[in-house]
Amino acid sequence: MSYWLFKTEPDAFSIDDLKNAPNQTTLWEGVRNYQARNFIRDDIKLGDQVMIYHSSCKLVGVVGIATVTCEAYPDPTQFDLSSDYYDAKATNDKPRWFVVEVTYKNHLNKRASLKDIKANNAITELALKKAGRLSVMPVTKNDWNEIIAMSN
DNA sequence: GCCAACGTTGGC
DNA sequence: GCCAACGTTGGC
Repeated sequence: MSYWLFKTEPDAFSIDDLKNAPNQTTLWEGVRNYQARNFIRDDIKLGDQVMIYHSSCKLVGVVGIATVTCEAYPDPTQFDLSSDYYDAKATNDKPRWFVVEVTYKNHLNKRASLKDIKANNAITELALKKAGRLSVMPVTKNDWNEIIAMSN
């Protein structure tokens, strides 16, 4: 089992939106970065654990946990003319973008803020700590455990 | 709202 | 295939 971190802007889709979604499940749509796409398409497996991170908001940080409940399939929004995520270069035969489905598991007792994550020297690998705009990133078991420990 | 970082595009 | 220009992300 692998660990991941997904960023989301809570104004658009928050951990609470996930909790309140039908079956507490959503397609993680709209990822339009190739590195993130490759993780989604190739590496994220059923049962993997996902930290939900709120970005571009007052309280940035990891707020909860979700579980991968469906592996990659083409992101339907790339074919949807009315979607912000529409991509004219994507075809059914050659989709460019993929989604996985995640299901709500729990909120963290205490949000693990970006500030605290950056200040925690035991968190060594997490891409969040470096500059980067990656919206889907792997998390090592060590870093995962550190963040969980911070949130209790 | 600012701006640094960085990914993407397109001319050559 | 280089690289400048441009657009977007995302913290503050």
